[in-house]
Parts: sequence; structure tokens; C-alpha cells
Amino acid sequence: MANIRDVAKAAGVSVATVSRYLNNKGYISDEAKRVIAQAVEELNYQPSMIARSLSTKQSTFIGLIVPDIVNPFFPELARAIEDVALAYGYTVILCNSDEDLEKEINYVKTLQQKYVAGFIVATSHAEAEHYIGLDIPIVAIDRRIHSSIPYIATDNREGARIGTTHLLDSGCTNILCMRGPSGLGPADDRFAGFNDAVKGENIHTHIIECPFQFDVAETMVKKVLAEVSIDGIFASSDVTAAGAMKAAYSAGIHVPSQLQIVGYDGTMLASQLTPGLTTVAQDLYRIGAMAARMLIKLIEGQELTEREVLIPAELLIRQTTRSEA
Amino acid sequence: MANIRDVAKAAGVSVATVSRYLNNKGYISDEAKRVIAQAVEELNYQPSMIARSLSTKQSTFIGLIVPDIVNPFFPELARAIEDVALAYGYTVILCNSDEDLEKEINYVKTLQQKYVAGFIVATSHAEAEHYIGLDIPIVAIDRRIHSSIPYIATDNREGARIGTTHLLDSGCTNILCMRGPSGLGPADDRFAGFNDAVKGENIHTHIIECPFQFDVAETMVKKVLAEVSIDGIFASSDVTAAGAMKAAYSAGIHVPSQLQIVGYDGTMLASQLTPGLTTVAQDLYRIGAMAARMLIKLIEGQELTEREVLIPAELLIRQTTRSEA
DNA sequence: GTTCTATGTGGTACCGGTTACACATAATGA
DNA sequence: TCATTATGTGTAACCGGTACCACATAGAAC
Repeated sequence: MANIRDVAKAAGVSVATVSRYLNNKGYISDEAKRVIAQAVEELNYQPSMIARSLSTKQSTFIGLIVPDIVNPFFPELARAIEDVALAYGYTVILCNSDEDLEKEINYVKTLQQKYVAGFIVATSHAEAEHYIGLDIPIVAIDRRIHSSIPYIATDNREGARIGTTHLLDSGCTNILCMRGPSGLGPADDRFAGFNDAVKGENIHTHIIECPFQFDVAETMVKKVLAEVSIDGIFASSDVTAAGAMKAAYSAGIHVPSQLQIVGYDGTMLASQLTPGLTTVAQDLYRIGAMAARMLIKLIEGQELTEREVLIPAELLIRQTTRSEA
Repeated sequence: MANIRDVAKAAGVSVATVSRYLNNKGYISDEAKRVIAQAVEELNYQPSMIARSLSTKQSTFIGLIVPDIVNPFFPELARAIEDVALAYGYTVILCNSDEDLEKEINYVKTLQQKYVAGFIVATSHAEAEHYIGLDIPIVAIDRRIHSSIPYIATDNREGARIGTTHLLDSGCTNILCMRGPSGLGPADDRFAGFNDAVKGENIHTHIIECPFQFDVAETMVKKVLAEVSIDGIFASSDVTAAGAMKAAYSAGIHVPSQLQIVGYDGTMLASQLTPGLTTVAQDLYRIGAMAARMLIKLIEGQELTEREVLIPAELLIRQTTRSEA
């Protein structure tokens, strides 16, 4: 592969001029532009990003840390981030942390060696201390890491309130709330939103704490259905809602006539279930895209207008609720 | 951040010695090892991968090109690749091609500039010519790009045969085959497998060509159900099977008592549907892991024992088929 | 005693860019 | 007319590693 000196020689100018041409900075005559363009074309020259990075100590890599890309929540996020990154000339490095702090720290270290320009962190084990010391821009998704790190998420509390209210409006009076792991920011917020909605209403509520796993959800809901009588479920994720649907099916309980269910996330899964799952949709794409844009601003030294952004959730009414009104 | 010269100075040796120490090559005395280790420790030195790459013209980045990470088929693949890559000290760059040839070429070009060590290509628009010229190792997943490029995939034909046979064994006599886009390798193979299974059997078959999209599948199957009477569906992906399930539900046709369905892929979706979707599972993780291992071998200059690997598919029997036997 | 080999270390060119600085020329303003 | 500024270009140091080559020393082989 040709390098910048080859181009300079072919064009009959100095490497400095070629560099200026490539980066569009400083003065260059039209004539110089012409001959360099031609040389670039002829030699099929492509500048080495590695050499550029070494020299400028900057790169166009963005590290994306997620717990597990297999969790349907993250691909859409990743997709949005990748789209925006591409548009701005960055590429994204995928890291699965498995919620394992050590793995995460390790990744951060490795990527630093590779001069990543910044991180987008969408993980729950994020310990502030390992990030705030870094002199690399970071944006947090879904949960707050530290006040100094900008973050962007769905307004989970309000979203959960809306979802639960929909259950109430649809006539449910015996509601099971499948809350997510306590201590986990978004899960706590959603639970708070659930409580906001039911407070003062004359209904019965049952609370279980359930990890975001299909199998566990199915098992737990099966047990609940055998013990108490409920007519509505607010699940704090689509995956757990899917588990609940399966449990209801096994128990011979019809959805939505006997039991109504609302999920959370608005993933593909929700739309592909039968019956279609009513869910509180997060605008994952928007979150991802915005996070990427914020990070790139940070990387390029621009000021952020907002450091904390809450995106509203939207209720998608499908067939697991009756929405009489 | 400290560099290798700082370390050399602190340890009272030359940079060459430090480099040898870091790369474990050449002769170094125990004493030198000791003082260098200490200096590295004290300065918290981490070698710059960028500088190393510039010098060696090698990197530890692997480019992963997929059509769309949102398609549930790919996250699992990506996960496996990432796991293996991590274990060998590589990091993976995620690229969504959207089946767009130009975007794909663009990515390849960009990543070349960034000195990626190799590519794993899991995309259908792969035009051989853009890859065979590259002097970078490539492994293809799911479809063959060119005879010179190693590839690894599920034995789709045999998988489809097994899935279809299961439908036959379960008593279906009127089967709809939802084949994938013709011209697309894996889709063609699966269709061939379907034909292998039904050939010579005394049953009726209906064929439709359906892209791997939920909505389209639902619409198409709705139409079929209104027109002809069938008791079994072989879908060539889980997503289209899910669409078919929804269509059946809308038409008031019960699965599996009136209509049995077999999907393909074995994604999470299949297990999370209600009723659970019987499906021909590809061992996505194994495919991904193997592809990553093959690529790394190639990168590191080792010989491959096999250049084409077919992984057997496995039938996962769940609740959309009756499997009387 | 001389040659050979194994062990150990250092100097420095090189990878392919960027950029500070020096320098030249033309145009502008006082 | 002379100083000043805008325009345009080249030289070379630098980013932080790698690795070739030269060179030293010590023990083994002949």
C-alpha cells in the first residue's frame, strides 16, 4: 500500500502539503490540490488511521460496553450507536461485560491501550471509580454511573406509571407486579412508577422480584397463578412478560380475557409474540443514537447542552390487554 | 502515560531490552527482567497497541460484518465471536451492512485503513471480488463467498429435511413450506432439504417464498390460510414461523391441534413464544466460536485443517408440533 | 590458544502519519 | 516605498513501539 511519501513524490510536492490536503487545513493552491488528488487516485492511496492515531493520540474507535448483546434490549441500542458512529466516521468495538466488574475493567484497560476515543457504557455493574479517573469521554446509558458522567435513559418511572395505569383502565383489580432486581436503578424506577399508579386505587397488588430471565419468570408466575387469583400483570421487561404469558398458557388461563399483561421495553419480541404483547416501549434507537451523538460531541471537544436526558416511554397497546374505555 | 523509553530509563536498560522483555523474545537476563518489571509496575506502563500496530502492521482487531445485529440470528453469533476473540486478545468491531453492497465495501475499506487483522463476514450480499483481492484473512459464516475463503455454516439441507420429516411423522399431510428468498444460499439449501423430505411421500405441499420478516410472513400466511387448508407449516426461520403463528391465531386456528409449525434457527425467540416453537436449531454459538478460532489461526499464520465446516442442526421439539409417535 | 556458539545488551532506522517552524512570494495598506 | 499580512510550500522532529545489526562476554570444542 502506498503511503503519504509515495503520494508526495508522485505529485511532486512535500508530505506536509499532502497532509494538509488530506486534512483540509492550512493553505493549498488549487494546482497542488489537483496534482495530489490525481496521485491519490492513481496510487489508490488510503491514509493509515493507525499512523494518524499514533501521531495525534486520537482515534475513531468507540467502545461499547453492554452486559450481553444476546439480551434483545441491546442489539437495537448497538445498531443505533453504530449508525451514528458510522455517519461521523467512527467505528464501534463491541464488549460484553456479563455484568462482571473485572471483565469490564479489563476491557476498559485494553481499549485504552488501543486509544479508543470514548466509551458508551450500558451496564449495571458500572462502578464509578473505574470511570471517573479516566481522561476519556464516557456516556452512560440506562443507568447513572456518576454525576460527572452524562447519561441518557428512558423515563422509567413515568413509563411504568403509564403501563400500570393502562392495566387499571382496562379493568384490572388484582395486579401482580414483577419488579426487576432491587438495587438496579431502572428496575427501582419502574417499581416506583408502578406504585405511583396504584397508590390510592382500590385494588389488590402482589409483588415479586424477578430477574430479567424468561425461564425464571415463567416458573415464578406459574407459582403465583397457582396460589393467588390475579387479573393483571405488570412485568418490568418484555422477556419476563413473555415468561408470564407462557405460564398463563400452561395454567389454561386465557390472555387477555382472564389475565391482562403489560410488558416493558418494546423489543421486537413483544411484537412477535402471540397475542401481541402490550408494552411500554423505550425508544431504544433514539437513546442509542443520542448517546452516540453526545459521545462524539464530547470527543470532539464540544460542550454538551444537557448532561442528563430522559426520553419519554410510549405505551404500545396490542392484544394482551383489553383496553375497554 | 509512560512510554517504553521512560521504562527503559527507569530500569537503566535500553528500549530494545524492554521490548524484548515485553514480547518475550530474544535473550534477557533475570536481573534485567527484574528491574524492568519493577519499572513497569512503578510507572504503570501499558504499551501502546497503536504504536505496535504501526510498526508490525498487525493489529488485534477483528471486523465482524453482519447485515443487521437487530436480527436475532446475529447477536448470538456476535457473542460467541467476541468471547473467543477476547480469550485470544482480540477485540471485535461491529459492522452492520444492511445487505448493502456499497456500505459493505466501504466498511472493508475503512477497516483496512485501521489495520484490522481479519474479517468475519456473515452477510448475504458478499460479492467475492471485493474480498478475494484483499490480503487480509477472511472467514465466511452462513454462506460461501468464494472457494478460496473458508466458510462455516449449519448443514441447512439436512436440517430442513429433519424438520420437515418431523412434521410428516407428526401426521401432517398438507404442508406449507415458507421458503426464504431464492438465490440466497442457505434459503435454497433449506428448500432443498424440504423437498428431500417430502419427495415420494403421499402428501400435498404448498410453497411460498417469503423474506425473513415477521410482518410479511404474517400477511402471507393469513392469505394462505384463507385460501387453502393446511395442517403443517415448515418455516425457514423462527421469525417467519412466529408470523405464521400469529396468522393462525388471528384466523382462529389452534396450534398445534389444527396446525403444526416448525421454525428454523433455534433463536431465543423460538423458546419465548407461546406455545414454544418447535424449531431446527443451528448451533449459532458453536458456529461463531469456530469461525473466530479459524480466523485467528489464519491471522497467526497457522494452517487450517478444514476450510469448509458444516455443523449439524438439531431439532428442538416444543409445543407447536404434536410429535405423536 | 583459537575458533565457535550461546547469551545478553544497546544503538538506531523504520512504520506512516502530523505539525511547528522556516521561508518564499504576492497583495495590501499607510 | 516599505512594512505588514495572506497565501503557499518544504524540512524535519515527533508519536511509541519493533527489530535488524553490531558488539560484548563466557564457556565449549578442537
